[in-house]
Amino acid sequence: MERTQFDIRYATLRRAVIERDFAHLNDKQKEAVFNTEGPVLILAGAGSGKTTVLINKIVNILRYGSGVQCEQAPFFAKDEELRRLARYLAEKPQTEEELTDMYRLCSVSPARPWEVIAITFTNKAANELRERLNTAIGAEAASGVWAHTFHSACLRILRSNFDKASLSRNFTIYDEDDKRRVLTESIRALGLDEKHYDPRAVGSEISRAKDNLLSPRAYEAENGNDHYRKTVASIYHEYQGRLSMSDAMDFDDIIVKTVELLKKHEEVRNHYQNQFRYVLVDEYQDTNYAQYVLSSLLAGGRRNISVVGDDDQSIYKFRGATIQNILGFEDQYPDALVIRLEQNYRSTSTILNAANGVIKNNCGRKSKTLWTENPAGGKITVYRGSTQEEETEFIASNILRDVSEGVPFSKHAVLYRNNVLSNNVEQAFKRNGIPYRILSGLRFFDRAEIKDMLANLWIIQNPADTLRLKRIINNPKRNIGDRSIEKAEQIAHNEKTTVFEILKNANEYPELSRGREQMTAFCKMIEELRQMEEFLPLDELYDELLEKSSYMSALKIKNDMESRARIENVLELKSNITDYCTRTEKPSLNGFLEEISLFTDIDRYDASADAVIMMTMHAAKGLEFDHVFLCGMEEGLFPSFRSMESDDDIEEERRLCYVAMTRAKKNLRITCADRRMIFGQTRYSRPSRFIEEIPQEFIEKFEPQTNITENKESGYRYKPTEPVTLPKISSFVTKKEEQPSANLYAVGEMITHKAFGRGMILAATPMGGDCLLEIAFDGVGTKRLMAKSASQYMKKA
DNA sequence: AATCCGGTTCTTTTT
DNA sequence: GAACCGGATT
Repeated sequence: MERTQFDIRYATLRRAVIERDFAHLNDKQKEAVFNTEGPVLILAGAGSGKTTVLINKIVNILRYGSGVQCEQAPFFAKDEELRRLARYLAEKPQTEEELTDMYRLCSVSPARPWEVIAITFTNKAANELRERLNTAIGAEAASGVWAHTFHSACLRILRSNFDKASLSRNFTIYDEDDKRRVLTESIRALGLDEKHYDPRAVGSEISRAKDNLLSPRAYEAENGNDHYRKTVASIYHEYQGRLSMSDAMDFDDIIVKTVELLKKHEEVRNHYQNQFRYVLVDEYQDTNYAQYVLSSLLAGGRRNISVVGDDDQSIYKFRGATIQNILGFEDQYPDALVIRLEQNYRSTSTILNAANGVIKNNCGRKSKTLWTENPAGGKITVYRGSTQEEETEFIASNILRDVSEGVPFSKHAVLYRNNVLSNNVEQAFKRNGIPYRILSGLRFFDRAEIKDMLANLWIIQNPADTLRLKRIINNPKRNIGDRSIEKAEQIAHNEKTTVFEILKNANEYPELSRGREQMTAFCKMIEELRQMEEFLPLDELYDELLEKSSYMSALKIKNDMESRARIENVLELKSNITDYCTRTEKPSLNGFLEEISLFTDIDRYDASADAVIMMTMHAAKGLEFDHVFLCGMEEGLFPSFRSMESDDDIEEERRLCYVAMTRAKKNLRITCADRRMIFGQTRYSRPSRFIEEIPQEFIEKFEPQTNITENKESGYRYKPTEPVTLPKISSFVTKKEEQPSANLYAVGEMITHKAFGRGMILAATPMGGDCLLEIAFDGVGTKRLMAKSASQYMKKA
């Protein structure tokens, strides 16, 4: 088609209107948002507005389609339309009708919501996407967009095509723990020694195989010469057999089966390739081979694929992520548009330059230099203590100083390489009465009683699930012992049916005479619940389950501390179910179990509580905090001993360091200790090489003062932080609220503290619902503590 | 079937 | 130092 003068004027106006709609973006971000057609690689540095770009791109696709890129006027356009468009540009549309009219005049084949799929790695990212789409384009359109994690998107596809994916309707999902158990069973069943074939090592080897889309047979063919791997291949084979007997899939299978489905069934592939006009993938640097194949398949129709990632933030190689996907994107799509987002909106320039200085030491990256218009901010503090106690006391006293200056606890995060370091920090926080929250550790859904109840629900959904069946069959006690189950398993194996079927018909097998009444009773209970599931709402079904399984009554009879806590947890699971039912359109047992199995503890992170947040550096990815502490920055811990042998591993550690540093918005403090107790031994180490890699001009160093090192009495040898004048008690906090422990202490009073000994209260400042005390301890010096939480360590002298 | 003891192990872990 | 697992013991 010829471009006319009219077309050119129209396209110019249209572009101006659309540009105005996205005026809050910078030029690079706009480029990423406007180029909807064809493959686009967006290299987005830390804090460069990656999520913003993703969301705006979707909004653009839904609102204007390929609007900006289209050079033609719409077919219906006459001079009248052109004039209207010009008017809308001169003055913004006021009424709803005018706005709709403007969108119509500018849009060129806009996508419908379900034609867009945006894939993320975490539920948190997917939820954030959904929420921000909600505000941008309204709930109705937003809910149509496929904003999912890789796993939930795949489950959605698998559920609608379970027959073609050779799955049963009610397939079960095994988590990492279930996986390990099945692996142990498999290893034993093959008569192998667990010492030689560690289930964890074998499990990750199998995961890597699945990441690379290798079936047991293909894996064996590739590794036939290696004795160990040959055995792993047979375990892999056995393991898959057991999964399929239980109608179960592990996390890796969710991706693998979807890829298989799309590869094998042309009509399914065509369906999704037609449906998804636009495919967007977040955190592309962390995709593995299978996920790469999957996204390529989904985008295979129109090749409108946008991937967002940062090769410098790839920290999951050990889980099979391959940086090759992002590095090779241009080879895969030679016509790809590459856009670099290099302006950072998060950190001070000091922090950013320091992080740049570190990551610069890595080879094999896409060249990219982040810059910022943000102010320089303060220098990065590097504190070197002689012991871990000094280190953590430094962190605690720094936080208290910030708090006394009006910064809430919740603006602080402590990040560490390794979970064991959290103990020390935790102790220091307890001593100093600092409220804190640890992310990771024991998850709610990992608690035994929760897993028990979920296992029950899984069985109702899919009685073939032998692993879960074994978990609950004798819990609460039904006098069905391991031996009886072993026999039942044997029979099931011989008759090629499920254990549940055998137990149901226990009367027919003389071997099972021992517990046959209990067995049939149990199966009858499950079958009744299965029938109820058809018509009962989910939360009522759960009540029935608690009742019929006597799980609750067994706990009530025990009635000790632990059982009471368990009852609470079991009830909390109920509120989870109720919550799920209210916010889901068509609640189902299926849907609930699926959601739960893809849930992680980061999803429970509640940013509203005023507490310091502690987590591993890995867990911090994608988050940001005003004040960040990186602790345990020592050779051997970070970078870890294990990574020191290979350059590749050191580079991954360095990327992790880069990720950790760039979490900080305003202030970054790095700490280490010369000597620490770890794994029951005292170890001495040098400060991390990564500290050395930070250009010195961005750093202010604090080291223990050697001249007071001999002060045995106190044990604390670092230079105390500068005395700070506490803010005056301001009028708005003086309103008398019931603060029992907070008001217990008066200025001038003497107290004793478990850790610090005798001291006198110098000042008491009400703060939030608590009170900040400044106490002069004998020998130890002046400390600031929060009254409420420190009171358990303190009493009046 | 439950409990105790002793030996072993100890990165990170979006789903 | 602690947590977890497996085998042996009651």
